[in-house]
Formats: sequence, structure tokens, C-alpha cells
Amino acid sequence: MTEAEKQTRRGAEATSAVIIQAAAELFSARGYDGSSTRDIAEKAGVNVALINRYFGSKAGLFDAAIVPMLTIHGLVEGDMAGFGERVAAYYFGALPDKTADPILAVLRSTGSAEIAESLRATLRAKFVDELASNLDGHDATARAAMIIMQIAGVDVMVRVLRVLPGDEGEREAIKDRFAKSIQQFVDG
Amino acid sequence: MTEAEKQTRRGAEATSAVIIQAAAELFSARGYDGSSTRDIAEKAGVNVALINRYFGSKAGLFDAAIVPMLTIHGLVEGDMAGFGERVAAYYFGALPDKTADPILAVLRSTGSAEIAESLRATLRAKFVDELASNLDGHDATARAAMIIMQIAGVDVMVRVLRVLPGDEGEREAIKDRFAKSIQQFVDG
DNA sequence: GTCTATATAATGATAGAC
DNA sequence: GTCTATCATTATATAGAC
Repeated sequence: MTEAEKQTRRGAEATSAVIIQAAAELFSARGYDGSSTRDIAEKAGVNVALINRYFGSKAGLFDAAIVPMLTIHGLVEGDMAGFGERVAAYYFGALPDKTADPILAVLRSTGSAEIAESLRATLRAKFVDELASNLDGHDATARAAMIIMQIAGVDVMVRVLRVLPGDEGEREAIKDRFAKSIQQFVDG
Repeated sequence: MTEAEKQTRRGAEATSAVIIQAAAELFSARGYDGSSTRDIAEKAGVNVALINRYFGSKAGLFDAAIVPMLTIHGLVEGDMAGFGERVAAYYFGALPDKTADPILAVLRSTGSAEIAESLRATLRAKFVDELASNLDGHDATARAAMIIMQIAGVDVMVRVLRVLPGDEGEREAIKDRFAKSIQQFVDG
């Protein structure tokens, strides 16, 4: 390996990718304020300076790593008659503890005014409006809003704060009610 | 005023009180990570050093300023038949932009692992269990959990992220559905 | 393309004078 | 009881060598 190769062995694209992956995981786990650029760089195995080189700023990295992942495609694909059950199974099932979850990243970053402000339009379009377009019948937007609010609520209480559920019996009871509560807004 | 009085004109109790008031407002507006002890001290009109003098640490101040305010007494007092309407009116009404709101403080502080961890038991007792004790019929805990999750969801989407509602018509439509959705878990 | 070194600023916390 | 002064740490971001 030549001296030049030592500094070229990954390439801009691959380096961006590993930074984005590390950022997505850290932002998900600790939120925006809780994730330092140093920690992200270390996790990615790159030099700190490269974060600003490729993304301009920490906020720019959040935009690149989290915003494009904000989607509900995984939830709305499939029969909408099983939507409530599907969402309930996701939140009250095995709980994968995914290494990167953009919704967790957003909910853990609500303390940053900069992030919250920049996300408003994106969340509206990618969540509320996108879901509404998958709902038949009237008042689709209000019904989509109710569903998104409930998903945000369960995410905060179950995954971020982990206040719920208390035990296994409670988990089943809440899961059942949650599925029905979501589904009623899908149905009308 | 003597030299001694210059350094005694408020007293420990009053000084603690103004610090707590300033902290409650700043933590509510910017969350834990977003509120520096210097900003809190400045807002309170006291010296920074007094924060550690009286509360030991920034976390100790959060405990003193936010945790005792975490209660749903204001919501559960009154006829439970009107609970859903009451909560909906609160979140979709004039929106007071209260200067201090402990729930906002918590939701904006979820990025801090230290805070989230220390709040778990308190939130469980003061919100879920407290509300459950105000519900008649079976499965009170699961129903209380559903209500708390929906309140957390509306708080995040409406007050913290302000993704909803889009306009006035939407506000009314969501408010109506939200009130009914809450009330159904009060009724059984 | 990647690094070292550093600028600059802010943080939480403490010691000790008054 | 309150202050000044400061410590020690950490943060984001940039300049410039290689």
C-alpha cells in the first residue's frame, strides 16, 4: 500500500456511508444533544474532521442520516385491515432494539429547537399525509393524525421512557386495546 | 442596608424558590440538555454558584423543580364523564403556552438517559397508576395506559413538534375524535 | 481523502473571599 | 447567603500538512 493509498482506501462515498450509519445509531440511542460528533466519528472509525468535511455541520449530518429514513412505508404496505394488529405487534412484540430507528432519533431529539423546527414539514408530509393517502373514506387526515399521535405516544412511553408496560399481563392487555384503537381510525 | 444584609436580603428559602421557578420555565421550554445552569441562574437573577449550593447538581435541580409538579390532579378532578372533552379542550383550545409545564419539560428531556431513567417510576405512579385509580370497571390499568399514551402522543405532536394540527378545520376534526378516543377508555 | 493540531466557545462544578 | 474567579472538561468547527 502506497502512502497515497493509505489516505484513499475507502473513497468519499463509502466514508459518508459509514458516518451516516454510525450517526443513525447514535442519534437513535441518545438523541441529537446526547450524541457528540467525536463519538459518532469514533463509532464510524473515521476522523472527526471528516464529519464537517462531508456534511458541513452536526445538523447537516442529522439531516443526511435521519431525515431520509423517516417513512412509514413498512407499516402501510400490506392489507390495511390488519394495520392495527401489525403496529401493535411491532411495539408490544419482541422489541428488536434496532440499532438505528429514525423515529426514536426524532423523539429523543425534541429538546433541540433547531432539530424540532426543521423536522416539522417533513414529519407532516412523510407521516400524516402519507398515511392519510392510504386511508379510504372521509376525514382521512384527522384519522391519520389520530393514528400518528397514538404511535408517537406508544413510542415515547414504551420505548423511550419505558414506563409501560409494567408486566407481561399488562403488555397483552394494552397491546389488544392499542391494536383496536388504531384500527378503528383505519376503518373510519 | 448593612454589608451583612446585602448578602442576606432574600434568604435560602426565597432564593431556592426563584431558582426553581426559573428552572421549571427553562426546562419546559428547552428541555434538560438545552438548559444551561448559567441561563437558569441568569433568568432567576441569582449567581450560578447558588444552584450547586442549594441543589447539588443540575440533575438535583431538575428533581426539585420538575418532579414535584408531575401530577394529573388538574385533569382528574371533576366529573370523569367529561374527562375526554376536558383533555381535548386543553390540548386543542387556546393553548396557553404556560410558562412552566412539567410534562413538556419531561418530553423535551427524553434525550437525557439520566433524566429518562430517573423518571420512570415517578411517571408510572403519578400518571398511570393515579389515573387508573380514578377509573371504574375492570382493566383499569390498561385503560389508563391507553389514555396516558394518547396524551403523551398529542403532547409530542401538537405542543413539542407542532406537526399538528394543520389548520383550524383540522383542529376541530382532530379535537372531536381525540375527545371521543380518550373518553372511550374512561367508560370502559 | 485523511489526518494532526488548534481555535473558540460553552459546559457543570468548586474553592474561597466577603 | 452570596459573590468572584477558576478549574477541568467537553463541544463544534476549521486550517493546513501530508
